Amino acid sequence: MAVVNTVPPEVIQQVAEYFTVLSEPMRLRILNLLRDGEKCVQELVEATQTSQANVSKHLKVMLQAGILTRRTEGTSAYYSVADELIFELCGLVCDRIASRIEEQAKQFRNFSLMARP
Amino acid sequence: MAVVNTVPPEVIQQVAEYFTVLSEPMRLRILNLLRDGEKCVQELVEATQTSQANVSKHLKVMLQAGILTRRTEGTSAYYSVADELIFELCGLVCDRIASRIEEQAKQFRNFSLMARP
DNA sequence: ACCTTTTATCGCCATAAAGTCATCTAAAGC
DNA sequence: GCTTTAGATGACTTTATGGCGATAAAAGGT
Repeated sequence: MAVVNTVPPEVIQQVAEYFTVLSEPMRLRILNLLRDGEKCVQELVEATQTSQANVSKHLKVMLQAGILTRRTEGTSAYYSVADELIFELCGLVCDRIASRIEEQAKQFRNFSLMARP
Repeated sequence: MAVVNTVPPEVIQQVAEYFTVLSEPMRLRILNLLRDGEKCVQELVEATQTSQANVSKHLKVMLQAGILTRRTEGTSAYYSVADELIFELCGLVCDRIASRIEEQAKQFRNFSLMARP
């Protein structure tokens, strides 16, 4: 299909919202914790050292974004990752950041202007 | 290399900041315009229908994030994409959103509860 | 029935950021 | 040198959101 240059506003908006979910450190921390399987709210609270209200809020954001799924068992709510794409995205970004830093290091190494011949 | 579960805060922070750049509709629009080569500020202002100050601000954000490069020619400033990864990321997200919507459509089609036998 | 545990939600505050307007800087042309 | 044009920047307003505390709601155990 042809990718036109005038992208509809709703498409732009939805893509932006998807990235917004991944733009908060606390949410990334939670997602990282959920990488090895589902966890309940309390476990996430203990692991993240933030308030329970805060964890619940972030979980709601990700749930509504379709990134997480929710399962209740008794009084507990277990969350797990529904959209594995986020790990791929994070991996790509991490690699890119790493490459940049390595490139930066090279810049300093190659800066031999003041070095003895 | 082993990917540990306790990710350093600075890493989390940097990844979050990268996604933050992509979480604004206006920036995505500008990036989309820059897909087919460099453009000067004035061209972007005309294409986006926003103020020149606003365009300059967003360009600065992306420049400092290492996503754009800047080249001046006379009184004009030409910007172009330095980090092609963003297109890959946007493509992946768009595909995912499209799949979800298709899946949603299927849900409605399969909901024949009220249909005649 | 009551109390505890777990989660969700509300009200509030502080902060961050997008957008606008006005101003400032720098290069080009006269 | 002055004006014009292009772009950057600072002050300001408005909005969105992260975080906290308190509270509500739901399920289990006593």
